[in-house]
Amino acid sequence: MRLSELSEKSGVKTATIKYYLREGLLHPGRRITATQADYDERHVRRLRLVRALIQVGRLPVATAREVLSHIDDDSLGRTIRLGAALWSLPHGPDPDEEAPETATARAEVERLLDRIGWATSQEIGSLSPTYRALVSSVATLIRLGYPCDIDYLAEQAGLMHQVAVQDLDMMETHPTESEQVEMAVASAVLYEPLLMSLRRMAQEEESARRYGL
Amino acid sequence: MRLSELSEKSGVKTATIKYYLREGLLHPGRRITATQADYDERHVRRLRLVRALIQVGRLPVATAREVLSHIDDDSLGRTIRLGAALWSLPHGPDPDEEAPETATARAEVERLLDRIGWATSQEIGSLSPTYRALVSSVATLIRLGYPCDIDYLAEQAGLMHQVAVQDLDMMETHPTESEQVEMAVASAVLYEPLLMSLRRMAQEEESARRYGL
DNA sequence: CCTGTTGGAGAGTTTCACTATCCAATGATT
DNA sequence: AATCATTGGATAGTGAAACTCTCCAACAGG
Repeated sequence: MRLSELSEKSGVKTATIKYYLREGLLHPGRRITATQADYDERHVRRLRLVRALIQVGRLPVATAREVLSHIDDDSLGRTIRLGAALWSLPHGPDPDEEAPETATARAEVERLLDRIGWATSQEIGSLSPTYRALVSSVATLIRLGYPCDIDYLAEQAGLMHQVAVQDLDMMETHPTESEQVEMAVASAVLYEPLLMSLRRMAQEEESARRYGL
Repeated sequence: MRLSELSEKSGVKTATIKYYLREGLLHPGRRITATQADYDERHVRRLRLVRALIQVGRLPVATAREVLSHIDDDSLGRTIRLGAALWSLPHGPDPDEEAPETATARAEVERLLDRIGWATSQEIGSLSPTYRALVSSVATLIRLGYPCDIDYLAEQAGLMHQVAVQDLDMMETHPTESEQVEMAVASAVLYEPLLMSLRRMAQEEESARRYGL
């Protein structure tokens, strides 16, 4: 398959494909001659994943490249590999260490994690981008004066844990490690908007139930 | 309070505040003279909300303006007003009507909503951006060949409903309608990343529990 | 052999969110 | 009252990001 065919099949312009090739998001095709390369189905699939990451997940190109490199890298163990891929994903801005509410937020998060008994978080979590993102989110809430009730967060965390159990169950249905890692990335990037859509619909549903239209 | 004071209090440069004024995200201050205006606490608060929408929620300026206009508009009933504000929020790309998987996705979503018995969705939902976003998400999953199990989605939807109940309970703690609508917007924009952080932490936690480190 | 296409490289374009510069009017200080 | 920084407003410029265009030599097909 040549570049123009790849473009047709994927619905992505050749110029854009060239750009992705240049940026290393897409593996170069098998070189046939000095001026021609051969692409296959894997390129089509990869291209779609790239588009999903960039357009649906809104990842910057550089971040997408990093995530993809972890999907490709089979030299690591599953958990590390999964973590590496997930940790490359955007988590919002890092907490501003100088802001006074960051300290408050950190304390709140500690209390929360302590309450719900998540062990991982306290051991390796303070280095994890996820943890930092959580602190950052809480700090933002505090800074803007929005309530950040620990009981509410604990309830939500419990529900999110149930969600995560479902997620991992689904991941386990995939045979290979590569697929599981890719699934985890997809779960983070593609299922997040889906879940949030469900949340908003549930809010509308519940609002109608309580207050009518 | 003058522009420079507003800038100090909010931590936003005067040039940026001027830009927001120009773009209609911030109400103009009370004009004192031909060259001076007076701002108050509401401007500080509004400015923080704007920053939250744009920086945390990554809304385009035009979208933020639209959302804010719904928060300001007290001519509508609560549910409609809430819906209007939430519906202005970004939901990802609209589903591509021409793509074959959109039809499949729509059918899947119908089955799902039927299964979990969300009435609102089926009556007014097909017009709602949230519904369209859901269809778009599902279509993307299908197009990329990721599984989209209806049992899994139904489970997740049930959990999201529990989340929404918590959300509305929290909203009800606010006295005025304006505050409730603002809270709903904040909930969508600020709590979403927080929830997703919790989900990822829960995934890491559960992964460690199942497979060790 | 000739014409059109291909892959590759670099420069150019667009969009967006700011940001810097000017300007006349003003307020604050001397 | 004289001076001088500041203010609000308008306009143009900046920087990053994601493409997109242009050009070119090397082919491939007829």
